[in-house]
Amino acid sequence: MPELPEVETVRRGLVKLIKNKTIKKVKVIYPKIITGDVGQFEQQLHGKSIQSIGRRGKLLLFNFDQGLTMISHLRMEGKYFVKSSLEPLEKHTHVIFEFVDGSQLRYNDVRKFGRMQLIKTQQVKEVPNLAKLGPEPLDNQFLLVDFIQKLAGKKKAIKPVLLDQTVVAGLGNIYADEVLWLSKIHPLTPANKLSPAQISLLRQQIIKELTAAVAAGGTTIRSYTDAFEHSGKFQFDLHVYGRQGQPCQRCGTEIVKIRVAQRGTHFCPNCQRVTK
DNA sequence: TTTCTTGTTTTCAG
DNA sequence: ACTGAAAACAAGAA
Repeated sequence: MPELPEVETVRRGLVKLIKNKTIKKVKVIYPKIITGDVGQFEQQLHGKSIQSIGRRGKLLLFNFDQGLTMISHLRMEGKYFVKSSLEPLEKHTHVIFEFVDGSQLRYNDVRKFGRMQLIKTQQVKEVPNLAKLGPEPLDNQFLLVDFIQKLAGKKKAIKPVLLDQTVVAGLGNIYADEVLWLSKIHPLTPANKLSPAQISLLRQQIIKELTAAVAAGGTTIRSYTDAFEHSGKFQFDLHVYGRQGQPCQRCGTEIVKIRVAQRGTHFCPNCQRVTK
C-alpha cells in the first residue's frame, strides 16, 4: 500500500525511466481511473514531454511541457511499469502512455482505486485535495510548533489523526502504527492529551522512520513494487504492523491487533500506554 | 456468500 | 462553523 516512502520510490524510478520522453499516444482502457473528461485527457497529452516528476504527500505530479500537470494517486494497489510496446499487456493495465521511442508507461491497478487528473500546472495548488494537504514531513516544513498546535485542537485518538493528511502528509496505516510503537504512544490516546515531549518524539520518529523507509525502497506487504518491479525492503524493519500474536521486540509482550476508527491497528499493550 | 483490505470523500449528528 | 464518528465507495481475493 503506497504511503509516502513507496510513492517516493516510484517517483525516483520513473525519473530514471521516463523523464524527457515524449508521448505519442495515450489510451485509457478503464475510464473511471480518470477524473474529468477522458477524451480530453488522451488528446491533451498527445505530443507532450515529461519535464519532471514531483511528489506531494502520496500524490505523484507529472509535469509536462506547455504548463500541463498530471496528478496521480495510487491509492491501494496502483503501479507504474515501463515496457516495450511489443510486450504483451499485463492483467489489470488500465491506462497506457505510449512514447515516440516505442516504450510505454503502463498504469496497473488490481483494485482500480487509483485516480489520475490532468490540470494546468499553475492550478495544481488549487486542487482541493492538494491545497488542504499538511506539511511535507521530509522537507523541513514539518515544524514542531505547528504539530503541537494541530494536535492541541484534536480530541480524537492519535491514530486517525496521523492518518489525516491535513495534519501531516504521507502517513498511511503501516507507518502510523510503526511511529506510535517507536514513540511508545497508545493509538487510542486522545491527541490533545499528548505532552509536548511526546509530540516532539513522535515528530522525530515520523521523520526518521519515513527517511529510513525511503532509503529501503519502501515496504512491500501484499503487492507493492516500484517502477522497476522491485519489492521494497522495509517490511523487514516493521515492529508492529502485521505482527499480532508475535512478541514485542522491546519487551516481549504479545503484539495486539484492534480496530481504531475502522482501521486495523497494531500495538504493544505493555510499551504503549494511554496518557490520561 | 461473507469478510477483509485502505485512502479518501461524503454524510450526518451534535 | 466546526468536530468527529460512521458510512460509502472503489474491486478483488480468499
